Amino acid sequence: MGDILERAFFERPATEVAPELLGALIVREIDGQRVRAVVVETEAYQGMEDKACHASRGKTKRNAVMFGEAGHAYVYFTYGMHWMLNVVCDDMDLPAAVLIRALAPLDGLEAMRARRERDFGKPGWLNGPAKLCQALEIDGALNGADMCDKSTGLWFEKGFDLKADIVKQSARIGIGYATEPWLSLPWRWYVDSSSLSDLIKL
DNA sequence: CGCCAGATCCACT
DNA sequence: GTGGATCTGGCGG
Repeated sequence: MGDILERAFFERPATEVAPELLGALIVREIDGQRVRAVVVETEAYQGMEDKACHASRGKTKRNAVMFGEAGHAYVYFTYGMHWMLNVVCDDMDLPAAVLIRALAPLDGLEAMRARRERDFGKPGWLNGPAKLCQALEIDGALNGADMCDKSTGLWFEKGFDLKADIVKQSARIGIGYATEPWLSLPWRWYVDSSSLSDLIKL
């Protein structure tokens, strides 16, 4: 616990990184305050052949970061109002990323109150890729930021070792535009909500 | 509860 | 011009 996740951790396919990121900590510095939360839901987007992946139609201005070095943040804007946080995986020029879909609050939470006044501290207030970005003040300014460098104010640390039986899998959410088999691949990993209270006590 | 529409805008076609 | 790796509140059961 506490050691930063180094670049080598991310230099693998997103389908390997995504499940291992569960239980890790995401750390964010906002106004000199340090916020920590536990990653509890991820999705893998792997390669140009993955029809759900933004990179499937080639490199563009929007998805360019995914074609770069692993360990950097791919932050994109969607639905006219929401930011999403991914961490780039795999080799250079092989687009892959893990979408961070939900967190369990750990400490330093007050720094997030003003940004999520609507539901701060209520159950599930960090479950949702756009909600957690809002809470952690993550937006386009962080697109491309190196998450293996603490000076960016955003990185991952080793966290909890999860027992395999509390990790579940499903198809990815919100990718109705994709085609089979990508549409149904079980590339979403999450900690079952009924196991969350056990996790935080660890 | 579950279902659904509206919000809102940038990059891509 | 189109549509999204979403969230929210309103409405009906």
